[in-house]
Amino acid sequence: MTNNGLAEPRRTLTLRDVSEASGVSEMTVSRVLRNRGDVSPATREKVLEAAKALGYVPNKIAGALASQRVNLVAVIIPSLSNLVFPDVLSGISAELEETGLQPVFGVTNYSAEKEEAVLYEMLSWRPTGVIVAGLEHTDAARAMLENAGIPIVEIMDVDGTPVDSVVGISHKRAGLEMARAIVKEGYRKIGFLGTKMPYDHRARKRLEGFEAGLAEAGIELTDREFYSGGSALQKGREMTEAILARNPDLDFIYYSNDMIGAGGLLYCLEKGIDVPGQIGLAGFNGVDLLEGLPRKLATMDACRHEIGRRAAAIVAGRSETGLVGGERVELTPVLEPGDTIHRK
Amino acid sequence: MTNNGLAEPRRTLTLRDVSEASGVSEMTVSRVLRNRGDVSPATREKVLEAAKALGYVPNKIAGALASQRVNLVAVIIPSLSNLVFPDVLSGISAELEETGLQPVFGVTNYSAEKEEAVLYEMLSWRPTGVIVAGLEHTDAARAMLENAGIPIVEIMDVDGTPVDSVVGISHKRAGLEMARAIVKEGYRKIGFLGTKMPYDHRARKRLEGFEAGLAEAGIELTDREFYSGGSALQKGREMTEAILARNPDLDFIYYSNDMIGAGGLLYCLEKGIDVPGQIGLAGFNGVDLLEGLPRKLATMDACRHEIGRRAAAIVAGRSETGLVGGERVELTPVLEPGDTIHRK
DNA sequence: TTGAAAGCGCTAACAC
DNA sequence: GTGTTAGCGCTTTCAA
Repeated sequence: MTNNGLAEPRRTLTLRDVSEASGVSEMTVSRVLRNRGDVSPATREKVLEAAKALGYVPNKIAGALASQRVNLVAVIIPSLSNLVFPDVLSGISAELEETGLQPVFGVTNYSAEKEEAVLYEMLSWRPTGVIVAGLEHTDAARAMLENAGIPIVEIMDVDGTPVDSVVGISHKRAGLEMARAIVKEGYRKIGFLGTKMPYDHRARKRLEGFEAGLAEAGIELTDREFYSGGSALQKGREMTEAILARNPDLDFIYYSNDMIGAGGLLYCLEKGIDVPGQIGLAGFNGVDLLEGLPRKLATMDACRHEIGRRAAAIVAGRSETGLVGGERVELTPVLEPGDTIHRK
Repeated sequence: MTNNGLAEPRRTLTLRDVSEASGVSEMTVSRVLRNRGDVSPATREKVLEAAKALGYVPNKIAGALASQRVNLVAVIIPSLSNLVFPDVLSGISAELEETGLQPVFGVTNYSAEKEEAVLYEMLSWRPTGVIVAGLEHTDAARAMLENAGIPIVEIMDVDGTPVDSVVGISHKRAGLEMARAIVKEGYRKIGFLGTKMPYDHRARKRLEGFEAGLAEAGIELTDREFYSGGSALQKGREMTEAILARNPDLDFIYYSNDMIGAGGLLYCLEKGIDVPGQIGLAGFNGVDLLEGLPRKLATMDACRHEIGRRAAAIVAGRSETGLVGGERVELTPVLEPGDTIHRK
């Protein structure tokens, strides 16, 4: 840290310093710095000059306490390494861009207890609103959300009972429709490879919907396997090898995300397995990171950016619906069949 | 938002409410809630019970103003979609876990102006410290950092003059060593494919170091191309095809990141090009997301998690070096040759 | 258009 | 071990 060459001990500047430097009252300085109320151009000029010369940075802590307004939106997500969330966050940032609101991110690592702790921490900063992934919370977390007195938007998932507003897709339905599409193509011996369940409610719901969809055609899932940790691409490879070893006659694998699906696809291509003739494959998310694979994996877009955008709009009070609270926005993911699902 | 079935207008609770509910002074309530000072177990119990029953959430804004202490660490990075940064953030989170400090993230989209704005916004919350990616800032941003009076840690890169502390690797050296390794393997007609430069200083520095390394052996870069936007895997494919079309005798391609490198690798394998016999490939970052490719791409680990961890340690005052400020931590990335660089 | 007074909800410092 | 007092640096409100 440099000390600017000065010997005086450093103190952070206050409005008072700007006031003294410019010969204008603190109140007027405050008005200028916030663009509030009428201030004569001359005064305005003087103040801005002084503030800039001093390098004054306002203290939002004091400002927030006095005004009872905080321009922060708490955003709580399970993970950053899951490719899904950066997209959601970018949707949120984009929508908030011009509103003066600022997103603040917290990560729970898929733990309900951690979520509760993060939520408590964030609420103690009295944000303008909360955007939180998922509908499953501890009782205490739910109570905090209900009592916060600010807009709460639960995102990603609509299968459940929201605290206030909700923006997402039905993962049950996503699984269901994938099952129907697969059955229609004639696949019958079907396996599922996914993430370890208890922590990933949305993947669980997709699987439930998927099994329900198969059941409609009188089909039962032939085999399934779950993983946690490790490189997703690698896991996709390994699990695909394992499930095919156990079930040589499998004709379809549904993956709980695109990354493990991509691993499976690469494995099959290497082994010379005919995709989608001998075996069909599908993932979930519509991760565009994966465009550029030798073959395009069938998937279903999770509407990540749009979910973030709509959720932020609700918090910002710019929601398209015009409702005040308790909104329900269900987006519809579309099947992207790619090259791994249609039999010729 | 539910209203709990009560008709009274909702007001957020204060210490005073807990004080009245428990029959204990505000000050003692405050002590209990912060685990500060001696409080008798009986009083303690009463207070915690009342706080819990009411659903009291402390107001950190008021607390921070009164105590002049804020448990926030500002973390400023260029992007979330670049796979590099989630790893850095997880290193920061991990190190901060037990310190009571909380990271708050801001994103600049590789724009120096946006960085300046984000920095101003964050400094106005008077964080305990700042961790910011890169050494290149606007003059105003640099001035703010110098005058903030808190620990500043610039990360990722050590090639330049830091404001205060710095934790990173030398991208110049990374490029240089990659060049030496390649030359040693006998490659001579070498191309570079990378991100559009002006926004990505670290990629630029790697290229500079790389060219310097080639120059040591009297070699000049045969061709180069830059991209921006789009799916990295796809871009890697397309650019590889293009550069090989222009230079059929190219025997090595150095990519500015692993994702486009992976795209190039997939392209070459599909075309039946002998890698690394006919052509060698290398990327940068050591992204473990890519483990599971048909062949392991040569790369150099960017020490992302460790950079985050060390930077956070400095802000938290737990740095291993014991210095107070102005630390310089240069980590050494190691070449991971993988399968795409050694000629038999 | 500008200024003065009061207070946001909490904690430091000191008294008891 | 517990309470009292005086602010933290701003903005609200109201007066000039």
